Amino acid sequence: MQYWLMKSEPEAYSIHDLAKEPTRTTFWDGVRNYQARNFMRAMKAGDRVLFYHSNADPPAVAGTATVVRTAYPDFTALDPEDKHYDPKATQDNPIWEMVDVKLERIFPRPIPLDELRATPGLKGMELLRRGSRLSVQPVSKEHFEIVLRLADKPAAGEAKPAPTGRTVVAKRTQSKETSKHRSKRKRQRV
DNA sequence: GCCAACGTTGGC
DNA sequence: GCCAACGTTGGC
Repeated sequence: MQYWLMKSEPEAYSIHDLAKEPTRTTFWDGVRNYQARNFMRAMKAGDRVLFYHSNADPPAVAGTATVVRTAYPDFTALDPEDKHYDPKATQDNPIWEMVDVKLERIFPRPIPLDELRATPGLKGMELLRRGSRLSVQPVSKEHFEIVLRLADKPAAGEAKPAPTGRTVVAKRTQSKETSKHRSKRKRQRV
């Protein structure tokens, strides 16, 4: 069993779009990076995937999916009308491939990128590397499980242990809407 | 909107 | 093979 993370801009295709598919399954088209493609080639049915919302506010892991079909040609590369058309791709040499993934679970709350960064156990995760742009990337089993645990915990800052030396009655939980998260940027791009 | 990081392209 | 120019990704 292998573990992966796949990015999608929610304005293009979100985990909620996946949930609306008749069989909660979609083909992961549009990957136009060789390294990312090679990772998809390595995927096996049953592998688990973190579904990440990039270019979102905030960027976050939104849930999980499983691989249900191994790599096959991404036909959108052959379609001149398609946004991800690649003139180098042909029937005989499609160049680009895709896999099918099926929604497993939408997290009760998305795990924002800054929380992932603040989680010591996730040190070294590819997603957190400065300048990381890979849209398909491997995730270690350990990191995958830590993310799952975060998903079922209250938002960061709400479950801190009491300060040492004395017991403290649970404080009113902090607003989840920190000013950072609230900061509104205009949507650009598709 | 800005820009750092990174991948690709093409001239040489 | 080198590398500058260019395009894209994606956080902020």
